[in-house]
Amino acid sequence: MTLSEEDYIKIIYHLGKGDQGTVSTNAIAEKMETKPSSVSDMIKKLSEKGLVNYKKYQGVTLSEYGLKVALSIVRKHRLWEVFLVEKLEFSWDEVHEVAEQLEHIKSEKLIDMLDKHLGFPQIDPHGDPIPSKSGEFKKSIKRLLNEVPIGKEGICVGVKDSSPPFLKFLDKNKIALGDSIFVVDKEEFDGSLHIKIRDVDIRISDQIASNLYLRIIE
Amino acid sequence: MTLSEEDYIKIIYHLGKGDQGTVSTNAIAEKMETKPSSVSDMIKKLSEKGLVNYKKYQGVTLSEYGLKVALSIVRKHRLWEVFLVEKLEFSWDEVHEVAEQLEHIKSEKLIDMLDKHLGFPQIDPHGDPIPSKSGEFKKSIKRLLNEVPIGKEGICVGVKDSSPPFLKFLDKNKIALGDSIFVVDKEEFDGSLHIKIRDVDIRISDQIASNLYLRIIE
DNA sequence: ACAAATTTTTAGATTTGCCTAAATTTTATT
DNA sequence: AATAAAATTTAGGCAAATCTAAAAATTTGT
Repeated sequence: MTLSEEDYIKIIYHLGKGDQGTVSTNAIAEKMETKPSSVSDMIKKLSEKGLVNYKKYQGVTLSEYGLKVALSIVRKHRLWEVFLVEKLEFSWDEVHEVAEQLEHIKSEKLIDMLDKHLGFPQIDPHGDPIPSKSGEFKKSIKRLLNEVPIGKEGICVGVKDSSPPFLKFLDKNKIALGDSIFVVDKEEFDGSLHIKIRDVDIRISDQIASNLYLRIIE
Repeated sequence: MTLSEEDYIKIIYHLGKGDQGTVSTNAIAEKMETKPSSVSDMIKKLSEKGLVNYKKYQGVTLSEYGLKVALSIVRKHRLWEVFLVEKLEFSWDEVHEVAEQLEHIKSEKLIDMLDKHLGFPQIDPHGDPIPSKSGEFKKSIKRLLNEVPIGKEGICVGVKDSSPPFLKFLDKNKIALGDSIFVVDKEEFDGSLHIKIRDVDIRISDQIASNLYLRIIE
Protein backbone atom coordinates (compact mmCIF):
# COMPACT_ATOMS: atom_id res chain seq x y z
CA MET A 1 0.00 0.00 0.00
CA THR A 2 1.25 3.44 -0.84
CA LEU A 3 1.22 6.29 1.62
CA SER A 4 -1.56 7.99 -0.26
CA GLU A 5 -3.70 4.87 -0.38
CA GLU A 6 -3.35 4.50 3.37
CA ASP A 7 -4.44 8.10 3.88
CA TYR A 8 -7.55 7.55 1.78
CA ILE A 9 -8.46 4.36 3.63
CA LYS A 10 -8.07 6.06 6.97
CA ILE A 11 -10.20 9.01 5.92
CA ILE A 12 -12.92 6.80 4.50
CA TYR A 13 -12.90 4.93 7.79
CA HIS A 14 -13.29 8.08 9.86
CA LEU A 15 -15.97 9.54 7.61
CA GLY A 16 -17.99 6.34 7.51
CA LYS A 17 -17.72 5.86 11.24
CA GLY A 18 -20.64 5.06 13.46
CA ASP A 19 -23.12 3.77 10.97
CA GLN A 20 -20.26 2.76 8.64
CA GLY A 21 -22.40 4.25 5.88
CA THR A 22 -21.36 5.32 2.45
CA VAL A 23 -18.91 8.17 2.09
CA SER A 24 -19.16 10.82 -0.59
CA THR A 25 -16.46 11.81 -3.02
CA ASN A 26 -16.70 15.44 -1.98
CA ALA A 27 -16.31 14.64 1.70
CA ILE A 28 -13.16 12.66 0.99
CA ALA A 29 -11.81 15.42 -1.23
CA GLU A 30 -12.25 17.97 1.51
CA LYS A 31 -10.50 15.87 4.16
CA MET A 32 -7.70 14.94 1.78
CA GLU A 33 -7.38 18.57 0.73
CA THR A 34 -7.57 17.54 -2.88
CA LYS A 35 -10.06 17.73 -5.77
CA PRO A 36 -13.07 15.48 -6.23
CA SER A 37 -11.70 14.34 -9.58
CA SER A 38 -8.55 13.08 -7.91
CA VAL A 39 -10.69 11.23 -5.40
CA SER A 40 -12.58 9.53 -8.22
CA ASP A 41 -9.29 8.28 -9.63
CA MET A 42 -8.11 6.92 -6.33
CA ILE A 43 -11.43 5.31 -5.46
CA LYS A 44 -11.29 3.41 -8.70
CA LYS A 45 -7.88 2.13 -7.78
CA LEU A 46 -8.88 1.19 -4.24
CA SER A 47 -11.93 -0.56 -5.63
CA GLU A 48 -9.82 -2.62 -8.04
CA LYS A 49 -7.63 -3.63 -5.12
CA GLY A 50 -10.64 -4.78 -3.15
CA LEU A 51 -10.28 -2.23 -0.38
CA VAL A 52 -13.61 -0.46 -0.95
CA ASN A 53 -17.05 -1.23 -2.33
CA TYR A 54 -17.90 1.22 -5.03
CA LYS A 55 -20.62 1.91 -7.55
CA LYS A 56 -20.34 4.99 -9.72
CA TYR A 57 -22.09 8.04 -8.32
CA GLN A 58 -23.11 6.03 -5.23
CA GLY A 59 -20.25 6.73 -2.84
CA VAL A 60 -17.94 4.19 -1.19
CA THR A 61 -17.81 1.95 1.85
CA LEU A 62 -14.82 0.05 3.15
CA SER A 63 -14.72 -3.63 2.28
CA GLU A 64 -14.03 -6.11 5.06
CA TYR A 65 -10.41 -6.10 3.99
CA GLY A 66 -10.36 -2.30 3.79
CA LEU A 67 -11.73 -2.09 7.33
CA LYS A 68 -8.96 -4.33 8.59
CA VAL A 69 -6.38 -2.12 6.95
CA ALA A 70 -8.03 1.00 8.37
CA LEU A 71 -8.06 -0.40 11.89
CA SER A 72 -4.42 -1.33 11.67
CA ILE A 73 -3.56 2.23 10.67
CA VAL A 74 -5.70 3.65 13.48
CA ARG A 75 -4.01 1.29 15.91
CA LYS A 76 -0.59 2.46 14.85
CA HIS A 77 -1.60 6.11 14.98
CA ARG A 78 -2.97 5.86 18.49
CA LEU A 79 -0.12 3.79 19.88
CA TRP A 80 2.35 6.35 18.58
CA GLU A 81 0.29 9.10 20.20
CA VAL A 82 0.54 7.32 23.54
CA PHE A 83 4.27 6.96 23.04
CA LEU A 84 4.73 10.64 22.27
CA VAL A 85 2.79 11.73 25.35
CA GLU A 86 3.95 9.11 27.84
CA LYS A 87 7.56 8.75 26.84
CA LEU A 88 8.55 11.92 25.03
CA GLU A 89 6.62 14.46 27.07
CA PHE A 90 4.55 15.76 24.17
CA SER A 91 1.27 17.37 25.17
CA TRP A 92 -1.92 15.79 23.91
CA ASP A 93 -2.47 18.53 21.34
CA GLU A 94 0.98 18.27 19.74
CA VAL A 95 0.93 14.62 18.83
CA HIS A 96 -1.38 14.42 15.87
CA GLU A 97 0.87 15.71 13.12
CA VAL A 98 3.78 13.49 14.08
CA ALA A 99 1.60 10.41 14.60
CA GLU A 100 0.22 11.08 11.14
CA GLN A 101 3.68 10.33 9.79
CA LEU A 102 4.59 7.52 12.17
CA GLU A 103 1.42 5.57 11.40
CA HIS A 104 2.82 4.71 7.98
CA ILE A 105 5.93 2.93 9.23
CA LYS A 106 5.79 -0.68 8.14
CA SER A 107 6.96 -3.24 10.69
CA GLU A 108 4.75 -5.63 12.57
CA LYS A 109 7.40 -6.25 15.19
CA LEU A 110 7.80 -2.53 15.77
CA ILE A 111 4.13 -2.12 16.64
CA ASP A 112 3.96 -5.26 18.75
CA MET A 113 6.96 -4.18 20.78
CA LEU A 114 5.78 -0.60 21.03
CA ASP A 115 2.47 -1.87 22.36
CA LYS A 116 4.32 -3.93 24.96
CA HIS A 117 6.68 -1.07 25.84
CA LEU A 118 3.67 1.12 26.54
CA GLY A 119 1.98 -1.53 28.68
CA PHE A 120 -0.75 -2.43 26.18
CA PRO A 121 -2.71 0.81 26.53
CA GLN A 122 -6.42 0.74 25.73
CA ILE A 123 -6.90 4.42 25.03
CA ASP A 124 -4.90 7.16 23.38
CA PRO A 125 -4.23 10.64 24.81
CA HIS A 126 -7.53 11.92 23.40
CA GLY A 127 -9.44 9.13 25.10
CA ASP A 128 -10.08 7.20 21.92
CA PRO A 129 -9.82 3.42 22.09
CA ILE A 130 -6.87 1.60 20.53
CA PRO A 131 -7.86 -1.34 18.32
CA SER A 132 -6.25 -4.65 19.27
CA LYS A 133 -3.86 -6.38 16.92
CA SER A 134 -6.75 -8.39 15.52
CA GLY A 135 -8.82 -5.28 14.93
CA GLU A 136 -11.34 -5.42 17.76
CA PHE A 137 -11.86 -2.49 19.97
CA LYS A 138 -14.11 -1.21 22.66
CA LYS A 139 -16.30 1.80 22.16
CA SER A 140 -15.41 4.81 24.19
CA ILE A 141 -17.90 7.01 26.00
CA LYS A 142 -17.71 10.38 27.71
CA ARG A 143 -18.69 10.41 31.38
CA LEU A 144 -18.48 12.78 34.28
CA LEU A 145 -15.74 11.58 36.60
CA ASN A 146 -18.20 10.97 39.45
CA GLU A 147 -20.08 8.55 37.22
CA VAL A 148 -17.02 6.49 36.29
CA PRO A 149 -17.12 3.06 37.94
CA ILE A 150 -14.44 2.12 40.48
CA GLY A 151 -11.51 0.36 38.84
CA LYS A 152 -11.90 2.12 35.51
CA GLU A 153 -9.46 4.44 33.86
CA GLY A 154 -10.17 7.33 31.54
CA ILE A 155 -8.68 10.31 29.84
CA CYS A 156 -9.58 13.81 30.93
CA VAL A 157 -11.25 15.38 27.92
CA GLY A 158 -13.18 18.37 29.20
CA VAL A 159 -14.78 20.35 31.99
CA LYS A 160 -18.42 21.11 32.69
CA ASP A 161 -17.67 24.13 34.85
CA SER A 162 -15.13 26.35 33.16
CA SER A 163 -15.03 29.09 35.77
CA PRO A 164 -11.61 30.46 36.75
CA PRO A 165 -11.70 29.05 40.30
CA PHE A 166 -12.31 25.54 39.00
CA LEU A 167 -9.64 25.81 36.32
CA LYS A 168 -7.24 27.18 38.93
CA PHE A 169 -8.00 24.21 41.14
CA LEU A 170 -7.22 21.82 38.30
CA ASP A 171 -4.00 23.63 37.57
CA LYS A 172 -2.92 23.58 41.20
CA ASN A 173 -3.57 19.86 41.41
CA LYS A 174 -1.83 19.23 38.11
CA ILE A 175 -4.89 17.87 36.40
CA ALA A 176 -4.82 18.72 32.72
CA LEU A 177 -6.61 17.74 29.55
CA GLY A 178 -5.19 14.52 28.25
CA ASP A 179 -4.23 13.18 31.67
CA SER A 180 -5.06 9.60 32.41
CA ILE A 181 -7.10 9.17 35.59
CA PHE A 182 -7.73 5.89 37.35
CA VAL A 183 -10.59 5.62 39.85
CA VAL A 184 -9.22 3.74 42.84
CA ASP A 185 -12.10 4.06 45.26
CA LYS A 186 -15.19 6.04 46.13
CA GLU A 187 -16.35 7.17 49.56
CA GLU A 188 -20.05 6.30 49.95
CA PHE A 189 -20.56 8.91 52.63
CA ASP A 190 -19.72 12.08 50.69
CA GLY A 191 -19.07 10.76 47.19
CA SER A 192 -15.44 11.87 47.32
CA LEU A 193 -13.06 10.00 45.08
CA HIS A 194 -9.70 8.42 45.50
CA ILE A 195 -7.98 8.65 42.11
CA LYS A 196 -4.58 7.94 40.65
CA ILE A 197 -3.13 10.44 38.23
CA ARG A 198 0.43 10.42 36.88
CA ASP A 199 1.13 7.61 39.34
CA VAL A 200 0.17 9.83 42.24
CA ASP A 201 -2.79 9.08 44.50
CA ILE A 202 -5.02 11.96 45.37
CA ARG A 203 -8.46 12.55 46.85
CA ILE A 204 -11.01 14.85 45.27
CA SER A 205 -14.48 15.93 46.31
CA ASP A 206 -17.68 14.93 44.54
CA GLN A 207 -18.10 18.55 43.55
CA ILE A 208 -14.89 18.46 41.58
CA ALA A 209 -15.58 15.03 40.15
CA SER A 210 -18.96 16.07 38.86
CA ASN A 211 -17.42 18.80 36.74
CA LEU A 212 -14.73 16.84 34.95
CA TYR A 213 -15.39 14.81 31.83
CA LEU A 214 -13.47 11.61 31.24
CA ARG A 215 -13.49 9.46 28.17
CA ILE A 216 -13.63 5.82 29.20
CA ILE A 217 -13.78 2.46 27.53
CA GLU A 218 -16.92 0.29 27.22
CA MET B 1 12.90 17.26 0.62
CA THR B 2 11.29 14.19 -0.80
CA LEU B 3 11.93 10.74 0.58
CA SER B 4 13.90 9.81 -2.50
CA GLU B 5 16.08 12.90 -2.34
CA GLU B 6 16.90 12.09 1.28
CA ASP B 7 17.90 8.58 0.31
CA TYR B 8 20.24 9.88 -2.37
CA ILE B 9 21.84 12.38 -0.02
CA LYS B 10 22.40 9.72 2.60
CA ILE B 11 23.95 7.32 0.11
CA ILE B 12 26.21 9.99 -1.35
CA TYR B 13 27.30 10.77 2.19
CA HIS B 14 28.15 7.16 2.99
CA LEU B 15 29.94 6.56 -0.31
CA GLY B 16 31.98 9.75 -0.07
CA LYS B 17 32.91 9.11 3.55
CA GLY B 18 36.40 9.32 4.93
CA ASP B 19 38.05 11.40 2.26
CA GLN B 20 34.65 12.95 1.35
CA GLY B 21 35.78 12.43 -2.24
CA THR B 22 33.69 12.38 -5.36
CA VAL B 23 31.10 9.67 -5.78
CA SER B 24 30.36 7.98 -9.09
CA THR B 25 26.98 7.65 -10.73
CA ASN B 26 27.34 3.89 -10.96
CA ALA B 27 28.14 3.50 -7.29
CA ILE B 28 25.06 5.48 -6.34
CA ALA B 29 22.93 3.47 -8.76
CA GLU B 30 24.07 0.23 -7.19
CA LYS B 31 23.34 1.35 -3.64
CA MET B 32 19.99 2.82 -4.62
CA GLU B 33 19.15 -0.33 -6.56
CA THR B 34 18.27 1.76 -9.55
CA LYS B 35 19.75 2.53 -12.98
CA PRO B 36 22.57 4.99 -13.68
CA SER B 37 20.29 7.00 -15.93
CA SER B 38 17.90 7.58 -13.05
CA VAL B 39 20.81 8.68 -10.92
CA SER B 40 21.84 11.23 -13.53
CA ASP B 41 18.39 12.73 -13.44
CA MET B 42 18.32 12.96 -9.69
CA ILE B 43 21.82 14.36 -9.42
CA LYS B 44 20.85 17.14 -11.75
CA LYS B 45 17.93 17.93 -9.47
CA LEU B 46 20.01 17.81 -6.30
CA SER B 47 22.58 20.03 -7.95
CA GLU B 48 19.97 22.62 -8.87
CA LYS B 49 18.82 22.60 -5.26
CA GLY B 50 22.35 23.23 -4.06
CA LEU B 51 22.71 19.94 -2.22
CA VAL B 52 25.60 18.56 -4.28
CA ASN B 53 28.46 19.88 -6.36
CA TYR B 54 28.32 18.40 -9.79
CA LYS B 55 30.09 18.62 -13.12
CA LYS B 56 28.97 16.35 -15.92
CA TYR B 57 30.92 13.10 -16.11
CA GLN B 58 32.94 14.11 -13.02
CA GLY B 59 30.94 12.58 -10.19
CA VAL B 60 29.38 14.40 -7.24
CA THR B 61 30.31 15.60 -3.78
CA LEU B 62 27.98 16.89 -1.11
CA SER B 63 27.83 20.66 -0.75
CA GLU B 64 28.14 22.15 2.71
CA TYR B 65 24.36 22.29 2.86
CA GLY B 66 24.05 18.73 1.56
CA LEU B 67 26.43 17.53 4.24
CA LYS B 68 24.30 19.16 6.92
CA VAL B 69 21.22 17.43 5.57
CA ALA B 70 23.06 14.10 5.41
CA LEU B 71 24.24 14.39 9.00
CA SER B 72 20.76 15.16 10.21
CA ILE B 73 19.46 12.02 8.50
CA VAL B 74 22.28 9.92 9.93
CA ARG B 75 21.54 11.37 13.37
CA LYS B 76 17.90 10.39 13.11
CA HIS B 77 18.71 6.93 11.81
CA ARG B 78 21.11 6.17 14.62
CA LEU B 79 18.94 7.59 17.38
CA TRP B 80 16.07 5.41 16.20
CA GLU B 81 18.39 2.40 16.19
CA VAL B 82 19.27 3.08 19.81
CA PHE B 83 15.59 3.38 20.63
CA LEU B 84 14.73 0.08 18.97
CA VAL B 85 17.47 -1.79 20.80
CA GLU B 86 17.28 -0.10 24.19
CA LYS B 87 13.55 0.36 24.53
CA LEU B 88 11.88 -2.16 22.24
CA GLU B 89 14.22 -5.12 22.70
CA PHE B 90 15.25 -5.35 19.07
CA SER B 91 18.58 -7.02 18.46
CA TRP B 92 21.29 -4.97 16.82
CA ASP B 93 20.90 -6.78 13.50
CA GLU B 94 17.14 -6.20 13.19
CA VAL B 95 17.10 -2.46 13.47
CA HIS B 96 18.38 -1.24 10.14
CA GLU B 97 15.32 -1.76 7.98
CA VAL B 98 12.97 -0.07 10.42
CA ALA B 99 15.35 2.80 11.15
CA GLU B 100 15.56 3.29 7.40
CA GLN B 101 11.90 4.24 7.49
CA LEU B 102 11.91 6.15 10.76
CA GLU B 103 14.79 8.39 9.67
CA HIS B 104 12.43 10.17 7.28
CA ILE B 105 9.95 11.36 9.91
CA LYS B 106 9.94 15.13 9.99
CA SER B 107 9.72 16.72 13.42
CA GLU B 108 12.51 18.51 15.15
CA LYS B 109 10.86 18.18 18.52
CA LEU B 110 10.47 14.44 18.04
CA ILE B 111 14.19 13.96 17.57
CA ASP B 112 15.15 16.31 20.36
CA MET B 113 12.87 14.52 22.79
CA LEU B 114 13.90 11.09 21.57
CA ASP B 115 17.53 12.06 22.13
CA LYS B 116 16.67 13.17 25.66
CA HIS B 117 14.56 10.06 26.32
CA LEU B 118 17.53 7.90 25.35
CA GLY B 119 19.92 9.85 27.58
CA PHE B 120 21.78 11.60 24.76
CA PRO B 121 23.59 8.52 23.48
CA GLN B 122 26.89 9.03 21.65
CA ILE B 123 26.93 5.75 19.75
CA ASP B 124 24.40 3.54 18.05
CA PRO B 125 24.01 -0.22 18.49
CA HIS B 126 26.64 -0.87 15.81
CA GLY B 127 29.12 1.36 17.61
CA ASP B 128 28.86 4.19 15.11
CA PRO B 129 28.84 7.72 16.49
CA ILE B 130 25.67 9.80 16.55
CA PRO B 131 26.07 13.31 15.15
CA SER B 132 24.99 16.09 17.49
CA LYS B 133 22.09 18.34 16.64
CA SER B 134 24.49 20.83 15.10
CA GLY B 135 26.14 18.14 12.99
CA GLU B 136 29.39 17.53 14.81
CA PHE B 137 30.41 14.09 15.74
CA LYS B 138 33.31 12.21 17.11
CA LYS B 139 35.12 9.59 15.08
CA SER B 140 34.71 6.07 16.31
CA ILE B 141 37.54 3.57 16.56
CA LYS B 142 37.73 -0.14 17.18
CA ARG B 143 39.76 -1.20 20.21
CA LEU B 144 40.33 -4.34 22.17
CA LEU B 145 38.47 -4.03 25.46
CA ASN B 146 41.67 -4.16 27.49
CA GLU B 147 42.90 -1.08 25.62
CA VAL B 148 39.80 0.99 26.31
CA PRO B 149 40.52 3.79 28.80
CA ILE B 150 38.76 3.79 32.16
CA GLY B 151 35.54 5.78 32.09
CA LYS B 152 34.86 5.13 28.43
CA GLU B 153 31.95 3.27 26.97
CA GLY B 154 31.81 1.25 23.78
CA ILE B 155 29.74 -1.19 21.80
CA CYS B 156 30.79 -4.79 21.48
CA VAL B 157 31.42 -5.29 17.78
CA GLY B 158 33.50 -8.45 17.47
CA VAL B 159 35.81 -11.05 18.96
CA LYS B 160 39.48 -11.80 18.29
CA ASP B 161 39.27 -15.36 19.57
CA SER B 162 36.24 -17.10 18.13
CA SER B 163 36.83 -20.50 19.73
CA PRO B 164 33.80 -22.28 21.22
CA PRO B 165 34.99 -21.99 24.84
CA PHE B 166 35.33 -18.23 24.51
CA LEU B 167 31.96 -17.83 22.79
CA LYS B 168 30.41 -20.02 25.46
CA PHE B 169 31.91 -17.80 28.13
CA LEU B 170 30.41 -14.72 26.49
CA ASP B 171 27.06 -16.39 26.26
CA LYS B 172 27.11 -17.48 29.88
CA ASN B 173 27.95 -13.95 30.98
CA LYS B 174 25.33 -12.47 28.68
CA ILE B 175 27.81 -10.51 26.64
CA ALA B 176 26.61 -10.24 23.06
CA LEU B 177 27.40 -8.28 19.94
CA GLY B 178 25.77 -4.89 20.16
CA ASP B 179 25.93 -4.68 23.92
CA SER B 180 27.09 -1.45 25.42
CA ILE B 181 30.01 -1.87 27.83
CA PHE B 182 31.29 0.78 30.21
CA VAL B 183 34.76 0.43 31.70
CA VAL B 184 34.42 1.27 35.39
CA ASP B 185 37.89 0.40 36.62
CA LYS B 186 41.01 -1.58 35.89
CA GLU B 187 43.11 -3.60 38.32
CA GLU B 188 46.75 -2.69 37.84
CA PHE B 189 47.97 -5.96 39.36
CA ASP B 190 46.47 -8.45 36.89
CA GLY B 191 44.86 -6.22 34.29
CA SER B 192 41.39 -7.49 35.16
CA LEU B 193 38.50 -5.15 34.40
CA HIS B 194 35.47 -3.96 36.24
CA ILE B 195 32.82 -3.24 33.63
CA LYS B 196 29.18 -2.30 33.52
CA ILE B 197 26.96 -4.07 31.02
CA ARG B 198 23.17 -3.85 30.85
CA ASP B 199 23.36 -1.91 34.12
CA VAL B 200 25.05 -4.84 35.82
CA ASP B 201 28.59 -4.65 37.21
CA ILE B 202 30.87 -7.54 36.48
CA ARG B 203 34.56 -8.33 36.61
CA ILE B 204 36.42 -9.93 33.73
CA SER B 205 40.01 -11.09 33.33
CA ASP B 206 42.54 -9.45 31.07
CA GLN B 207 42.52 -12.59 28.97
CA ILE B 208 38.87 -12.09 28.18
CA ALA B 209 39.23 -8.36 27.68
CA SER B 210 42.03 -8.79 25.21
CA ASN B 211 39.80 -10.86 22.91
CA LEU B 212 36.78 -8.59 22.69
CA TYR B 213 36.56 -5.70 20.27
CA LEU B 214 34.68 -2.57 21.26
CA ARG B 215 33.87 0.39 19.11
CA ILE B 216 34.46 3.54 21.10
CA ILE B 217 34.24 7.25 20.54
CA GLU B 218 37.27 9.55 19.97
C1' DA C 1 48.08 7.28 -29.04
C1' DC C 2 44.12 5.30 -30.43
C1' DA C 3 40.74 1.69 -30.47
C1' DA C 4 37.95 -0.83 -27.17
C1' DA C 5 35.61 -0.96 -23.01
C1' DT C 6 33.39 1.38 -19.50
C1' DT C 7 30.89 5.06 -17.53
C1' DT C 8 27.71 8.65 -17.88
C1' DT C 9 24.24 11.31 -20.04
C1' DT C 10 20.28 12.16 -23.14
C1' DA C 11 15.91 10.99 -25.32
C1' DG C 12 11.64 9.17 -25.11
C1' DA C 13 8.20 6.22 -22.30
C1' DT C 14 5.75 4.73 -18.16
C1' DT C 15 3.40 5.03 -13.61
C1' DT C 16 1.42 7.46 -9.70
C1' DG C 17 -1.11 11.00 -7.95
C1' DC C 18 -2.59 15.13 -8.85
C1' DC C 19 -4.79 19.09 -11.72
C1' DT C 20 -8.48 21.84 -14.85
C1' DA C 21 -12.24 21.79 -17.76
C1' DA C 22 -16.02 19.59 -19.62
C1' DA C 23 -19.51 16.01 -19.54
C1' DT C 24 -22.65 13.20 -16.99
C1' DT C 25 -25.56 11.74 -13.28
C1' DT C 26 -28.11 12.63 -9.21
C1' DT C 27 -30.69 15.69 -6.19
C1' DA C 28 -33.42 19.65 -5.26
C1' DT C 29 -36.80 23.16 -6.59
C1' DT C 30 -40.69 24.92 -8.38
C1' DA D 1 -42.30 16.47 -14.17
C1' DA D 2 -39.08 19.62 -15.91
C1' DT D 3 -35.37 22.23 -15.02
C1' DA D 4 -31.78 24.20 -12.10
C1' DA D 5 -28.18 23.10 -8.92
C1' DA D 6 -24.96 20.12 -7.00
C1' DA D 7 -22.13 16.11 -7.05
C1' DT D 8 -19.42 12.97 -9.59
C1' DT D 9 -16.92 11.20 -13.35
C1' DT D 10 -14.25 11.45 -17.66
C1' DA D 11 -10.76 13.43 -20.66
C1' DG D 12 -6.52 15.30 -21.31
C1' DG D 13 -2.27 17.07 -19.03
C1' DC D 14 1.55 17.74 -15.66
C1' DA D 15 5.48 16.66 -12.39
C1' DA D 16 8.27 13.20 -9.99
C1' DA D 17 10.88 9.25 -10.30
C1' DT D 18 11.71 5.57 -12.69
C1' DC D 19 12.85 2.66 -17.03
C1' DT D 20 15.13 1.15 -21.84
C1' DA D 21 17.83 2.24 -25.64
C1' DA D 22 21.02 4.97 -27.77
C1' DA D 23 24.52 8.64 -27.85
C1' DA D 24 28.51 10.94 -25.81
C1' DA D 25 32.47 11.27 -22.80
C1' DT D 26 36.04 9.15 -20.22
C1' DT D 27 39.16 5.55 -19.06
C1' DT D 28 41.85 1.48 -20.20
C1' DG D 29 44.92 -1.56 -22.67
C1' DT D 30 48.33 -2.49 -25.70
